[in-house]
Amino acid sequence: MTEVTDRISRRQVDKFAERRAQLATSALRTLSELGYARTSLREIAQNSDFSHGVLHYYFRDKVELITYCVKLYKAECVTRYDQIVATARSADQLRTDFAEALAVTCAEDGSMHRLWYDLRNQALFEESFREDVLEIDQTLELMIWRIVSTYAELSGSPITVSASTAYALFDGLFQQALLRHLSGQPDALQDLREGVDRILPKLLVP
Amino acid sequence: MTEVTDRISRRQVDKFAERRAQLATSALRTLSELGYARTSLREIAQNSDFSHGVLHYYFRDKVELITYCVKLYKAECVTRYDQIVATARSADQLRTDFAEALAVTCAEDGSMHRLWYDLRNQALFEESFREDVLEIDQTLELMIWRIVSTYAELSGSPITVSASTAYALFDGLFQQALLRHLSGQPDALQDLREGVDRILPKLLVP
DNA sequence: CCATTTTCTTGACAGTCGTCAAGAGTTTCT
DNA sequence: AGAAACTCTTGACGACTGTCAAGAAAATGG
Repeated sequence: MTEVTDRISRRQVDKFAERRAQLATSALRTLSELGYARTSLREIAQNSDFSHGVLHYYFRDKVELITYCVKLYKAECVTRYDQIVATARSADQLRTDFAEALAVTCAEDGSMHRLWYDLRNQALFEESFREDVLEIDQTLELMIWRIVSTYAELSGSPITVSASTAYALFDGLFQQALLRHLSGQPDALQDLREGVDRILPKLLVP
Repeated sequence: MTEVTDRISRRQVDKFAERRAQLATSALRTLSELGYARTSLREIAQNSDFSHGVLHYYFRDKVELITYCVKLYKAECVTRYDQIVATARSADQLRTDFAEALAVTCAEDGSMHRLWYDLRNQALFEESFREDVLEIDQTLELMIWRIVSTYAELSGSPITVSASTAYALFDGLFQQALLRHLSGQPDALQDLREGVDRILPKLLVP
């Protein structure tokens, strides 16, 4: 009996979690389109298959929805660049693949990443976002660190900067490229590739 | 006669411009406190000596006010770091002064700079902000470039990265430090100093 | 098949927003 | 001093926001 009710309640929980994820996906699409400042719950609902009232059935309030969205976005981001680490055979190849992956991400997932920067900026003002934002930032920093340390191994040379510094550098390059790319500057992506190509070797001892 | 009316009208224009600047200063204070998303015209007026209606006497609409604020902010930013360039005697001193200046800016003008990042992010979504944001970005890039090229001269070694790359790197370092500093991380500023100290020499040929 | 629970819609609420017009208050000019 | 121009306040408008409650619709239970 208990196992049956457990299975049922778990199924209900799963369904509940499933719909939460579905609604959060709609929310993410809307957010990446309009940005945090101009996204309303009604707009999110309109871009989903449901009415605006249902959002308060699955999320306590707007903050919980946005927070859940940020975490969902994180899950997508985490493992994206690990394939490059896994398949790299030489330092040069890793460097080129990494630069290319950043450029492709900038071009294809640009609107998703501008949302990430938007939310990270909100954390500078709203304390309630900070914990999740810092957690995602940490995850991204580790991802960059895996790239850099693998590059160092393949090069046979030790790293001279900290993980947070390395992350800050590539993040700065990417953010600038994103702004210029979205502004229609045609050489933004190429500049990003060249910047990464130039900087990565400088993080090791010569 | 014409010179009189000219003087009068110019005086009126000056008064007009003066009040615009005064209101924009109030607006900047409010914006840096609340961020773009949560700043309303009534809130701005409440933090000034006037009522909310006067904002539409001096600014056509909210976009014009914000745009004017961004430009006003730029004027404050431009010449801030040029003193470091002027007074630097050695490469090492310039490097230390620059790192220290960034740390002090992060600590003292943090809320102003989070506003800058907030507005730069809005430009990723609202096209109407892009022109001004890119112009300010260009100014900041040139400021960084003056630092780096002076450092290169004092070191007697050529630079190996472009101006935009150099700007992106230090901007990334600063932005990360700002987030961590506002989050109460005590070593954020020291990490910023060390990061700048480490990176600046790497932008030259060894 | 009916009762119960879960899910979703609808409509309303109190509040805030940007904007504007009407008219006071103030300064300036003749 | 009176007329004219400029400056600022007040109050209102329509639209939009997050939130919630009442109840319809659907799924699930015995």
